[in-house]
Amino acid sequence: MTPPKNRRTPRLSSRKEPRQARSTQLVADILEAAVRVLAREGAHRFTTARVAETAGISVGSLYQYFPNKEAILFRLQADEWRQTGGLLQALLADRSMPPTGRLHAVVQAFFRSECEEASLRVALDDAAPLYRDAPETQAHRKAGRQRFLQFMRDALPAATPRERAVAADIVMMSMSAVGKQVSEEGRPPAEVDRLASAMGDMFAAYLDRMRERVQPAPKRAI
Amino acid sequence: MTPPKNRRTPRLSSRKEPRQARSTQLVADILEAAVRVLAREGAHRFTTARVAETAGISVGSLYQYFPNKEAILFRLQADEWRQTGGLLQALLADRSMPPTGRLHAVVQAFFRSECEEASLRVALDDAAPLYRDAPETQAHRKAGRQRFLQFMRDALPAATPRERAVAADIVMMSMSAVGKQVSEEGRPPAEVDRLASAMGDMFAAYLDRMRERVQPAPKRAI
Amino acid sequence: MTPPKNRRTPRLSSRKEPRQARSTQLVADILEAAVRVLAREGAHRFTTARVAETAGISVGSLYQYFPNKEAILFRLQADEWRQTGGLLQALLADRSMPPTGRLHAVVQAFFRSECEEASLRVALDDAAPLYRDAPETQAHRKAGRQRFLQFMRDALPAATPRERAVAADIVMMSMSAVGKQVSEEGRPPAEVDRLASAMGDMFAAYLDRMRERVQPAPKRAI
Amino acid sequence: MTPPKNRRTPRLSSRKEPRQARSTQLVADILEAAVRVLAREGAHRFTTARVAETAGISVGSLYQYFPNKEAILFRLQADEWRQTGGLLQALLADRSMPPTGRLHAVVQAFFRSECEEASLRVALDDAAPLYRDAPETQAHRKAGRQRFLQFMRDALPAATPRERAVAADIVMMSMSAVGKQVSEEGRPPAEVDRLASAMGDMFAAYLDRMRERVQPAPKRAI
DNA sequence: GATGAATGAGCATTCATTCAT
DNA sequence: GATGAATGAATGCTCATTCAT
Repeated sequence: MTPPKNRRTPRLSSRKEPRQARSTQLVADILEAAVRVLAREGAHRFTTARVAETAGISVGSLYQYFPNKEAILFRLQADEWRQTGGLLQALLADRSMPPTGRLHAVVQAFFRSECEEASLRVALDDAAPLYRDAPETQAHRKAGRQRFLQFMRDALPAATPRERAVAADIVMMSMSAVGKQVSEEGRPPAEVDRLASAMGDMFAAYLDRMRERVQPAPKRAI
Repeated sequence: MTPPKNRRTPRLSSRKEPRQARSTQLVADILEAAVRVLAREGAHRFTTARVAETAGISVGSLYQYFPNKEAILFRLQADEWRQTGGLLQALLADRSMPPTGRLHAVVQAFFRSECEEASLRVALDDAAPLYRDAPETQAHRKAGRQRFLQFMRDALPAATPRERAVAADIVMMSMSAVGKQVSEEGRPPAEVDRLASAMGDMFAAYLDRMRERVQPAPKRAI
Repeated sequence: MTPPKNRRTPRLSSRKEPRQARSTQLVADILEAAVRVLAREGAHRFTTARVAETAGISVGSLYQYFPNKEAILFRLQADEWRQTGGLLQALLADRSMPPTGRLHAVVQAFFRSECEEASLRVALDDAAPLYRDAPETQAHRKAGRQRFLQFMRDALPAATPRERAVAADIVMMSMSAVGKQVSEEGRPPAEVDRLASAMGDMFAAYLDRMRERVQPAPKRAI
Repeated sequence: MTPPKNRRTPRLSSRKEPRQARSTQLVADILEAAVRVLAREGAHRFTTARVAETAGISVGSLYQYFPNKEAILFRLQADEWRQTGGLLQALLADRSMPPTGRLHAVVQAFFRSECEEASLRVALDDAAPLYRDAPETQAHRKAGRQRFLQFMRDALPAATPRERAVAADIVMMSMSAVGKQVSEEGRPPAEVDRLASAMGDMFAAYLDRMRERVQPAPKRAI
């Protein structure tokens, strides 16, 4: 993909690391306000002025903590990623469950989490072009991949690294993309769970099949 | 999902049906110019003025054929959908191949098609908020679902309608979402094919598993 | 009143006098379409394109009979004036009735006529700036004044020309301005008649008073 | 009166209440510039850009104090109304004069006030369609009616409420409409005064006549 | 005569960001 | 540090009028 020309890739990290309680609180206020603006007005009405007003501060103050509009959105997304990432990590690495069980759990947790505050997530998604090319975004994707890669080492111990990489990619991308889509469509919770379950089944079938292929499976797999 | 307020859903269909050669050519010119603007400048610099200038016509003329900016983008997307839709339809309904074979073919074809003109597709995607809620977009999604539903009747003849619906949903959404993601990431063709193949395997494993469940499969499945 | 500078006073008379039946019909069609556009969309959406489309002809043809947009509006207004003018003339000059009776009749007729197709009249009024300064408009006003002046000769035979002129002005302007206002407010017919009646009374009282003043009124004045 | 469709009734009140001297000054500058633009170019060339430029500020600043173009015009008109309203109120309620005397004074004052800055008034009038339907406009009309209704209680104490309402309507509408017309025609001051005087006479004759009707007036009225 | 495509200046409004106070 | 007024480029869209066919 040739990236379009005139696309500036602005600084997204915070202008200053807020160490003092006051600053931390201010950043939190801004982010909370941003969430409200996004959910209330949609991505295309998300403006710094509105965020500042909602946060009860001045635009000037807002710009003291975020270098530009994109940075706010990115921070929101990053926090989101951090949370979800932690959740997925915990589930994927939980050796008390068999791999397929973990997958089921992960998909269900992810779908449910995506469907919370759906309108916010849709808005964040609409704003994605603003931060898509940021290095932090890439880092997030990489971290996700790592998590699934690690999981595949548990789930497909006999597979080659490349096989595992492909499986990790497929599972991760399917889950995240479909989760996003499901949240966007605003389906009812019961249906979301049904889809999550089906997707878990699909992943399980896929892993089983891979295991069969790799280790001829004298009697049966799993 | 509570929809954000101020989102208007404007008319997207063409202002006049161009019957004469001249008009048809003009519309084609506009669309071609739109593609170039989109690919060259990205969705966020896609303006009617730029499109008109690129097409070598006046804004006024542009507005004679498209009621608004969204309509141009939507038309681009619709043409895209029409093409891909036809392709998928042909493959999914091709009874000369077994269902799993068709799935493999479909995924590969879809991924490849998505990776052509990737930057255009990304830009179109970024513009999706502008036409997402249009009835035409819903119609497209519905048509896609129908195609896969029909396919599932071939592939899972013994399953209940609901099972088939869920399977169709999962497969369709996974494929389209991952295809989009893959195209966005700009992976090399070889890798794309590898992913397509893996995804085909995953779908195949899933359908096989469903068939086993449904018809206890005295001897073997498929 | 110093007239604003940049106000062009364009030609308002028809580009060609249509003598042939065909042309006459065309002009009639255009005018009828104009009325419909005006009433349907309001003055600020009155465009030549819309009129042409509503008339089922091309813009080009429209411009063959009217030099510009203003001319159409002016023509509408002029026709209107012609009609109402005839009506008023007939009533004001009707010697079979006493002057005050005529005034009552005139006011009632005028108010009723103003209230027909009120939305058209309002729209025409909104468009007045476009033709206000045209000589034809002045001519119309002058004709109206003449009519009332003539009437005053009947009603106030003993008054001086200047007194009559003032009385004519006052009566004419009150009637036309209030009529316009009443139509704009969309009052119910019964109320309109009541107002007309009251205004007729007012005019009658005024004329009586003037007569008393002028001819010392044998017994008592006032 | 069927109102035309697509007429939006936008917010007209100021975007922020200017408390600080600076802001107040800015608003004043904008209004003054607006007056100049209106008088200089006419209503149809009244644009926010021109106002801002004339005021020596940026469009953005203008929009910080007025939500839209209409609001500026409306504010001008409202200020106007406020002034004239106060004047009329004072005269109409002045019990040191007999009712007919007050009417004469009111008409003269109103006509004179209308003829000041006539070209501005005409322009404001031309712009009326932009704010005609606003609730504030209705409120103004209502206040005016109240003033005259109150006056009629003094002038026609024995009349029924309905009679008074009709008389108030007739007098108010005649005066305001004719005043507007007179100002628009740009007549010389002497003539304006003559008309005012005649109109005052007419109103006086009307009220006298009503009084006679109501209380058979044993000897003579007033 | 008729057509209707083409023009392009013009307009209202928004918004990210700065900087004097 | 905080404020918020000021900026002005940018955008989507309209419409009167012309003129080649």
